Amino acid sequence: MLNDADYERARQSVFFGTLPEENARSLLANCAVLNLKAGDPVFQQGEPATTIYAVLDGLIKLSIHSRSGTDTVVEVFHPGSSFAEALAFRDEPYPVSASAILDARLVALPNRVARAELLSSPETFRAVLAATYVHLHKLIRQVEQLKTNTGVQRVAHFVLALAGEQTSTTTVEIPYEKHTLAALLGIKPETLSRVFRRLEAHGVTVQGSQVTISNPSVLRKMLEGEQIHGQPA
Amino acid sequence: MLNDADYERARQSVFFGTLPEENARSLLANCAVLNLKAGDPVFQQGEPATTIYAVLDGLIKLSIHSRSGTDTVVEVFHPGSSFAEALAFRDEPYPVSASAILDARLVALPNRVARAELLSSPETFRAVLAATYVHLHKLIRQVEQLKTNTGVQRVAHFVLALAGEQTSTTTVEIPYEKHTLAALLGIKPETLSRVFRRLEAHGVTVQGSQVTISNPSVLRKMLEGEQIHGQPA
DNA sequence: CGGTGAATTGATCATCATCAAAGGGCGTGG
DNA sequence: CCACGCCCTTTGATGATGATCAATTCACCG
Repeated sequence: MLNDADYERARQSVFFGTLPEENARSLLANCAVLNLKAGDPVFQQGEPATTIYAVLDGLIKLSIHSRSGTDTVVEVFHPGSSFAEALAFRDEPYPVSASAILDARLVALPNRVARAELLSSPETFRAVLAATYVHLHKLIRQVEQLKTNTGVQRVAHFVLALAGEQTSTTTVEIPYEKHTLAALLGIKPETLSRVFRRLEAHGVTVQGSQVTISNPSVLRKMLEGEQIHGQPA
Repeated sequence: MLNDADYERARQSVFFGTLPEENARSLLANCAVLNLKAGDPVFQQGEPATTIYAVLDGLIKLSIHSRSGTDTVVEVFHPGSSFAEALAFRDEPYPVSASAILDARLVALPNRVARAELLSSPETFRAVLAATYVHLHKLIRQVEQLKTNTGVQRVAHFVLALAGEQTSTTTVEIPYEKHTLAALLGIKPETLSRVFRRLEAHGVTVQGSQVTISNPSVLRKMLEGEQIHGQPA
């Protein structure tokens, strides 16, 4: 059983948040909490899917192991996100692997329980669909980014996303190791390092995991301007 | 109302194919057939979603217009594919635009009808979910490809996919214009042209839209080998 | 025929990966 | 508590890959 804080956290996720309260309560009452240490696997690509997850604490990454050894990060989930919902009603293996980037706590909802709930409440379906669509939409935007933007642009976009709506000088923290960030952005760690160096010209300074953006709005404009050409003198 | 051939074609799609036959019949009875000429839009990014589609003939591309003018192709749908299912039960705008690449015929199922069907048959939900998951899965693989493979590898992968299981010399046809293919693969048309030139060394010759692969299995091996290093002498 | 847009080719530059080496932080064992 | 080692990160030098700009060829169509 979950405590109140954990319940609220789970309800922030698209899946548990879309459910009517009574369904959410009933499902979450049947959920175990998983405690993971950094690096621990949640599930492996190819395993039969058994569970829906929501992140309470820590960070979870989805990655794909290409046969050539390199593994690429598809997505990173923060507290208040759910994942692996789409497979709850399908008998298929996980198409990716999930593992903890930091020490993490997860809510684990067995597919069996979700399926049972479905019989009494079709709202469960709606929640799964809502969550799946959100993932789909994010992936579409990621594909677009990969096809149209350079590494510098993707990195700038990432730190701006961390900064949120800020318009004045901000310091944000990269919440995981840089080689993981590189794998998420689709570049090599060496390149990421050089990209940060290059962004110094645009008011971005990096010290360890701390990134300071001296002027977010200028950086934002740079992003849009750069697509057209270099940059007006 | 659809004729038998069109009905069968629609049933090949994940969405209409997952539905029990009676539901599929009932829904398709309420469907109009859209006739589009090459270039015609199906819907525009930002419009409120109103319809689920399935391709009967021709090809439909999903693309995103970035503000900088360049538009990137997210996916291309062949006859027997359905798309825009996920939004049927959500009041959101289309996140991408769809348009015909070739003259095309589409089945158009109004969301309103799908929602009504849902009341009598929750199976509709399952079909939407199945279709959405297939799209999700494809996008995951595309993201992986974009992050790990070079342009040459993506092009090689594409023509091999066209060739299917063939192991002997095959000629396949690129079903649309090359600048569209370039946008789909995330490279510029000029680069695509040069990539084809480069693939000649691996037994690929291009004449117009005809691509001949002299030895598919050799090309396949090249793909895997290349990830590790250049290529053994 | 002439025209229009796609496709190719060339030359050059920016971007990114690779290989190699050197710092730097952090934990374990002495 | 310090030293050592490990791994992440950075930096450098170089080569591969892809973009850009410009010019030309090609195919299709009025």
